[in-house]
Amino acid sequence: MFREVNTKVNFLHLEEDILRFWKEQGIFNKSIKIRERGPHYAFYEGPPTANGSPGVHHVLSRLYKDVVCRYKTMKGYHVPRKAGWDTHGLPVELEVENSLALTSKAQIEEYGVARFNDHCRQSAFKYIKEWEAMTERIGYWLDMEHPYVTLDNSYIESCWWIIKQLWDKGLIYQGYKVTPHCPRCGTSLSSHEVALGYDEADDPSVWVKFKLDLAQPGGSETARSLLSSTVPAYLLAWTTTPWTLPGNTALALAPNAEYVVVESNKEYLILAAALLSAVGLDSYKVVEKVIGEDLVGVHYEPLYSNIDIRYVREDKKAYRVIGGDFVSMEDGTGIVHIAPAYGEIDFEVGEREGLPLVHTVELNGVVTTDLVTGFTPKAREYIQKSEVPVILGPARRKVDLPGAGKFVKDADKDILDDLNSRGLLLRSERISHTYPFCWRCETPLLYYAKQTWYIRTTAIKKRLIDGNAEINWYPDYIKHGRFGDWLENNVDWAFSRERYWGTPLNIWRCEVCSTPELPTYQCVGGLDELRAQSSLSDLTTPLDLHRPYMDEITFACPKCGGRMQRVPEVIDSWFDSGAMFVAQWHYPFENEDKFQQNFPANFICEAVDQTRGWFYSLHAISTLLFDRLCFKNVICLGHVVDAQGEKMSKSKGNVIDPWAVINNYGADALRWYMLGSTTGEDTHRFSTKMLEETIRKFFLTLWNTYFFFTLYANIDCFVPPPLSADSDQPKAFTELDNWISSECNRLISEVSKSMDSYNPTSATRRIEAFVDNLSNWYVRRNRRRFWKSENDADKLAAYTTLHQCLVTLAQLLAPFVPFIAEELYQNLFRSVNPEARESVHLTDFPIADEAKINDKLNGEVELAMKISSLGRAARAKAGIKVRQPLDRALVGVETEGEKKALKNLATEVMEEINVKQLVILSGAKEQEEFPSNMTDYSLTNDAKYWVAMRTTLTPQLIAEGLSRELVRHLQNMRRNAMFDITDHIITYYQTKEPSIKQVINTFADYIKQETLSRELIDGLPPDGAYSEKHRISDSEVSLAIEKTNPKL
RNA sequence: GGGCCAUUAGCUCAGUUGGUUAGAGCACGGUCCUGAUAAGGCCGGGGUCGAUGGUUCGAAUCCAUCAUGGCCCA
Repeated sequence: MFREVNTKVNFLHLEEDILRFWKEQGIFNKSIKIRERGPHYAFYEGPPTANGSPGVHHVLSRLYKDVVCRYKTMKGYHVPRKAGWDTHGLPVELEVENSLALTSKAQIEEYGVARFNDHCRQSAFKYIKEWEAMTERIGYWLDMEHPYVTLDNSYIESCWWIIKQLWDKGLIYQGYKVTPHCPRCGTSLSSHEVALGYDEADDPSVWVKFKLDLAQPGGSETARSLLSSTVPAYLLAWTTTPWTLPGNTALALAPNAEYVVVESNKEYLILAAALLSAVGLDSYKVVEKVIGEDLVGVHYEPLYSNIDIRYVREDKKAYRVIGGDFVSMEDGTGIVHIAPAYGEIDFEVGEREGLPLVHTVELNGVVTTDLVTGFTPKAREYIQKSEVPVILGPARRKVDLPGAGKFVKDADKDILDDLNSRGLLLRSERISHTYPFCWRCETPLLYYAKQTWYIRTTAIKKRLIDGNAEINWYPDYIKHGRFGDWLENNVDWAFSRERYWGTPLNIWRCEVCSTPELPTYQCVGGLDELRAQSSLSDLTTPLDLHRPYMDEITFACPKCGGRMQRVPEVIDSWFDSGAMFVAQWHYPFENEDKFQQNFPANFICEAVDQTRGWFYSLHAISTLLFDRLCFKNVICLGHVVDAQGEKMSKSKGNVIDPWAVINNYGADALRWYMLGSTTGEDTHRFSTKMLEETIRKFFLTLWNTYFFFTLYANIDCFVPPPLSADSDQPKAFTELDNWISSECNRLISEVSKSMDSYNPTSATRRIEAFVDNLSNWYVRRNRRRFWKSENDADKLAAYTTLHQCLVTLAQLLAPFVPFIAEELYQNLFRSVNPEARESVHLTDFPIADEAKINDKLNGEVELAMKISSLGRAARAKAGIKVRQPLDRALVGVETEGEKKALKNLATEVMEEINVKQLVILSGAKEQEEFPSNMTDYSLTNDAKYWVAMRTTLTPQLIAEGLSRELVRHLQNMRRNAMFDITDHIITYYQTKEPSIKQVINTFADYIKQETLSRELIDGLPPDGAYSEKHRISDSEVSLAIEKTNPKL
């Protein structure tokens, strides 16, 4: 006997029971343990950032990971799944800053870094708890008892080891990076924060004149001869940030564009021809025309001659014209002012051209009098390596700049007044445009070149690209698209942060023998190495490798014996997570075997934003360290947005709490909906309305098929054949049995194929289609076989077939909807097979029996369905209900093969459309012969087939129709009276219409059989019988039913 | 500003290498069927396949440009 199934299922209780069962029996651990001898399948969990409660948009990637890992496990692979938590970084700090009402770095330091970081640690653990609860409830099997946590000392030590390896290879250097900097908070902002703070700003819009200096070499002969007149010539540039002008070291123009020289007030002005009218100079006389590249190399006079800047090389002087593909012809003058210290493009150009960096502004945003000239990393490298003398001026010097001592936005006016007084300002206006502000304090952000630590990823760029070619991306276009492009445009990784809560950068600097050009650094790659340093200050107990404790660790400089102090930076938390393939095992300090076994990963999966995040940091670190791939297969998912297509964000208030969904609909429903509704890589619209539809459409259909089976199987005491080998019991499989078996095996094969190509969406959609076929064709067409009274071979065949389909379904569904799959398996299979595996998740994924796949038969049944559908349409057209039998249908098909197929399944079609005779005509010849007097027929067709139903009703047909009408009423009454489906009854009827009495007499056997009536009595029912009055064929009929003694 | 993806019925989505009349589900109206079904069948309304060009005998499909949305990066 199967456990009785309730037709009204409560998925929430079901899931909670199964969660308990898994937990109590340790099914997850068993599922891994029993596969220990199987091939290893390495999976890496991308660590969620523990800085907020999980939303429903976080569920998606966890589902995909779970589905793939469960599938591989059932396929026989050994798939350990170590959880991981990303605990460092600015998001955690911001959360804590908010809770402590701290608003700047100064305040954090005042509050105390130790206390601050302690809060960060607590905050991370608080959210980890929430994530764990969600993970467990959605059925994501993950080893959360042994997670890797990025804040652990062991994890940090592994990161240090990696950094040391790179240090030793010369892949780490210190350089500049232009970052959006808040001068009030004293820190860089992440791009995400910058995006929060864009606003309309009213800024200067000025056209500045740079005087050509032909005394210096450079530029084409053409240009030089054209401009070597006595009239002074100026390059015209446009900017909205006058405060960056003292930092100018170059002008950029488009080499292929046409430039013109116009005459104005005995001066020549040079600008792009295309922008002449936009600048308002189209009324001026054009003296010359020249192509941009002819001007490249020409020098001009600095706006501030008192800035005596330093050059790297004689041939790489500043204040010259350079070519750039970034120069726009949309606005400005076609000549772009370059200040490498204050813009990202400016900086890149400066680096490429060897331009010096001139800082005229302090980090607090105040124009300085104490000028600092720096070098880009490449220039610095050149200085350090070169034996050729370089021109080096003083690093610092006092200068007198306009607006000195003022905040840059206030200094703008002084700078413009100064330029104007010297005749270097063509025009000055105001402009309203969007500009980034600090989202916390509304201070305008400054793009500012700051010292930053870099990893020289460009050194391995080719290996990164080569390695990418070996990775299987799902979807594949990411490989050459987003990820490939990113690698092609690789720049060195700026991996240091001037923050508090992160892995401290393990580089120490000598306070004594360091010079600005040649600092003395030492990188320490582990705790033992640290302890081995001479004159080491005490390590804290208990050991905490975070700030501020690590800031206090000093030791003696190996070069001069001076005191070495750690640099203040922490490392990018992307480095933390990208190091997980090493650091999760505390490799190389321990777990060599586990590291080797799990490297590289067979599978990882995250959302598309990780292409430049975790996917990249894994790939980069792995290539840097070992010159090897880090992962072989990667699913890259789209984002989850709300039902309106809007991004989920706290500020919009459209974030959906996964608990609200799970507590309403259950985890399986959420899983199936998220997996099936949208292809993985597409943007997922989340709508509870659609989720509800999923439940109705898929879960209830499946559940009712399951309910139907157990209901009748229990009545008939059906016992499925033993686990192995076909039983000897005689079975009489019908065409439809063979058909659904064929479909079932085809399903196995297709689901496996989809999953082998990492496509759960197509797998779930295929299963949905199968369940629909199973319920709405197989079960519906075969109901009679289940409820008929004889326990014969035919019935056994039906039970065996349906049982087999349901058990197979349970296994196929297991990776996707693990709860309901477990329910089906436990009740339908394990309960009757003592030797069965304890859980569906411990079974082997089904393997298709190719011999049972019959494509021909599948096509034939499809044809029968199509013809039935056309037949029903023909009836509807004529307004004849299906209950009314008709005597004849003509069917037109195309081929002889189709005719034969349809003949095979004629009984099914005839029953389905309730017709006595089916005449099948194939091909044009036969169809020509069919009767021309089609007036008696109702015809429907599609492109290939047609069906014509003869609508003529004989008294005999009408009587039969009436009998079915009666049966239907009686069946409904049985249900209304809450009779059990096995109850036998006595039926009473009263009517004045003799023809109805006649029908009852003629079809008495049929009515009795269908309604389990022992007798049909013409007369008054006894008291207590259930009765209803009906109108049948315009006559009133009183019907009543009464249970007989069931034991008779 | 650059890159990637998407755009097909009111909504959610299919649509294979270009090939008869572009499909399904939901929703809506009508109707039928039901002794598993909270289901199902049938009919109906509802589409310039985002727009414009191009290639082709033929384009939802291939190419170009543009628009809108999403994401990533500036």
